[in-house]
Amino acid sequence: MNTKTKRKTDPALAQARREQVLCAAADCFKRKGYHGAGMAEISRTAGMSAGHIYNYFASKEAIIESIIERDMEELFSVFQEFEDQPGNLVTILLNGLDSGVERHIDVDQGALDLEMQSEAARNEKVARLLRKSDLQAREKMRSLLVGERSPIKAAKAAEIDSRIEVMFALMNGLLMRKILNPSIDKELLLIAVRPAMKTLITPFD
Amino acid sequence: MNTKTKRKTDPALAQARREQVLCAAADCFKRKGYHGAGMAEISRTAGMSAGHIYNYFASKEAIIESIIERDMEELFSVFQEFEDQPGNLVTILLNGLDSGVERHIDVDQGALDLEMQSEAARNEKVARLLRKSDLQAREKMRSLLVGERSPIKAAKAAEIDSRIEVMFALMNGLLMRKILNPSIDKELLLIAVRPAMKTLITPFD
Amino acid sequence: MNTKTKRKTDPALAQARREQVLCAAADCFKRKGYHGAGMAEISRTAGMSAGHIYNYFASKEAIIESIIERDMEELFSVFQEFEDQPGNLVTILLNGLDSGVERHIDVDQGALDLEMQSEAARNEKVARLLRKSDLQAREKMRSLLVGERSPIKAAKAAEIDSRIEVMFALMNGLLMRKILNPSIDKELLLIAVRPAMKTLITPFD
Amino acid sequence: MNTKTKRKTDPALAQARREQVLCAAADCFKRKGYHGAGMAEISRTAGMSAGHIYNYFASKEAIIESIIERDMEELFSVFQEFEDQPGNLVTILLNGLDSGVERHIDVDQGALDLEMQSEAARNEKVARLLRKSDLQAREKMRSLLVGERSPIKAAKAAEIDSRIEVMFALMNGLLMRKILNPSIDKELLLIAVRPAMKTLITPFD
DNA sequence: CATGAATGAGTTTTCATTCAT
DNA sequence: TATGAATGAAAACTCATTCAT
Repeated sequence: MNTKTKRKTDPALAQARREQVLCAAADCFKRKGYHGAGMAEISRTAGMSAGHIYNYFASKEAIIESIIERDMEELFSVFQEFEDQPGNLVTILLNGLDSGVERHIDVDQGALDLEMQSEAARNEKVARLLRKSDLQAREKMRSLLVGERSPIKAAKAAEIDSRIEVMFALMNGLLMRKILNPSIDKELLLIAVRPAMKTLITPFD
Repeated sequence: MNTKTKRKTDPALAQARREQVLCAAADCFKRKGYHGAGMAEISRTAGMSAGHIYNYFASKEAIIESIIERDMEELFSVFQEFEDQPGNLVTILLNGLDSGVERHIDVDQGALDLEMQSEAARNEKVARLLRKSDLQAREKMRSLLVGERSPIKAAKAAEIDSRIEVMFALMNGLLMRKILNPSIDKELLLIAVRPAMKTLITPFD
Repeated sequence: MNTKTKRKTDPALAQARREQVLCAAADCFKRKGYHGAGMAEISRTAGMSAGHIYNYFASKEAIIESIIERDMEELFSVFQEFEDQPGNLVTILLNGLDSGVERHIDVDQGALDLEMQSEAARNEKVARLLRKSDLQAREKMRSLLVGERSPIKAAKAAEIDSRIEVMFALMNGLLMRKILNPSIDKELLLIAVRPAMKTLITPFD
Repeated sequence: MNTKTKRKTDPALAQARREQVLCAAADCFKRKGYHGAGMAEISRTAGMSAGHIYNYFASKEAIIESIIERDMEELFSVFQEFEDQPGNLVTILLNGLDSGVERHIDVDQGALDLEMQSEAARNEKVARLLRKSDLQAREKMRSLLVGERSPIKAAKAAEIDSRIEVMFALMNGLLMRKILNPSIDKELLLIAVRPAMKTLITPFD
């Protein structure tokens, strides 16, 4: 009664169904891994028949690709926040560490990231998507580091690149630490993360 | 005449066979991943029948577990080297970075590590092994950092722990960087890895 | 006002819808084969929903059965033409060969015929329909061959039957030839088809 | 004890298994059609697990391809017989008609032929095999018709080709006749087949 | 009348594992 | 000890058919 609401396919329903599948799949992948989770389990989790999923996704691969794309957008927004904040860059980034570390040691989301990373080593399509996402993140970071507010804006391009790589490596590596040593927590990590990151965003020597 | 060398299982031969399988499997897993490599391929690579492998390993899973154990020993020996070297600890560790970075951005071995890491998120046995290995590595490193030669030997336990976690995170994170950005190389990374590591093994402030 | 033209099923519309489906299905079957064409494609081609087709046909099988029935009527009309033409029977039939050969080496339609034929070998309903159609065709042909204008009207029944069977065999066999040797064309075939058919409609010896 | 009989794969067994599968598959295809017969049924008929079949054939398609190849060799031997027989060609071919007609109205084998023919209309690989087989048959026949003993050895190439095509069409068409009119038998058909074939292997006019 | 979302049994194929020899 | 033939359960995916709207 509210709108036209009747004739033809309802795109809102379709979108809802896609989300349903995406969430269910992400959940299954976290628990069982991409290869370990079958369409049967995903469909059960999503509350719809396996066959029906194929009305929304062309293949199991298409599902993980969609998950990656969804995550990409989220990642992007994190970096946008840094850019939008006023004031001293070092302060901004170091302040961001708190939530950054927290986000990176979330094993639940991390398990999925790891899974995608593993898949990328063997699946070119997945690799391409992940790299695209990563490229955007690096560019965002570079624009911060060479910006007016940056204490290292004068550094050579290679040095900037290296700093970015190592910052990212450090943060991403935290996930593995949490998996291998579940007893660590954010506060403990920050003790050393902060000085290390500071080194990475201020001039060497 | 003395040994007869035939009757009943020769334990040396059995061990050799196990090694054969382990090497073949590691090779296959690197190329195709744990799920991508089949027992058929492994047996072909190992030069023995698929059925026969089951005389030495209870399952495919048991194989990867053995590989992990084998890798543990290797990792252990790397740390032993640091300990055995004379002189200034900072110098030793920074000098070790060169080969350390190189080892950590070997995507072939790394892809397997990643897969094992992923597997750990859901396979308790694998997790336990990996953690045991990691624990040993951390202890080795701690013994270095609190040793006589260490510039931070006076630091609090939590700080030491944090430093170790972050060093490991950084190094392990390099693998992901290499996967997401294959164009990076050791030299580029070392530009920022060195200062960051130096920060992590010298007193803060 | 008189018909109200809406309430309850309009039989004319229903018939039109059936035709729509039949044409679409025949089209799809020619292009993809009976098994290769899905209800989804048929419904798309027919411009109606898949579900709706089931208001007119009980099953996919029912559709092909209807197609067969429709084709039967068409075939029938071909024979009617011969009967209606005046003059010498031999001339009429030989003149008809030109278009007859052409029709029989149309692989698109033919592929469907072949599939129906195959289906007949295991689907009794299809077999019955095809045989009914064939029986009518044979009877039409027999009435021509024993008619006043026929040069073999005096032949024994078995001989007439044999001639009809062989004529039909020859014409139907052309389709297989075209499939196995796509390079042949109507003109080439007519070189030998004409004398062979002439033999079959004139007294032996 | 008889031979070495032990070490390594026994190729005789493998061959036997292949035959087993081929026969079972041919049987199933006759009864249910290529698409209608599932691997499950084939494996049941062959008395081995579905999975095991894949040790001998790469796919279901590979099975039908092997069947075609097997049939090709058989067909070839039929033509060889004609060539090897001494005496008048017309007599030889007309004498061969008896068994030829019989072979062509064997609906059991024929159902399979039809199935393969149908498949060829949609499956290029199958089509290629069938055409290769057919080409050999045509060439064999041509060599007979242009040979020393042939009454039409002087005919133009196109005419020879046409005669061959029509002879083959006629014989292959008999199968369809038998399917559409199961009451016909060899004797009845021969009444008209013989004169028609005679026309096709003697000079026109 | 008409839709298309939803189902579930079915498809071919793969593969870790077992076992007679 | 060693083989590889054999299995069977699972995988991803398809599709004719049903049904609430």
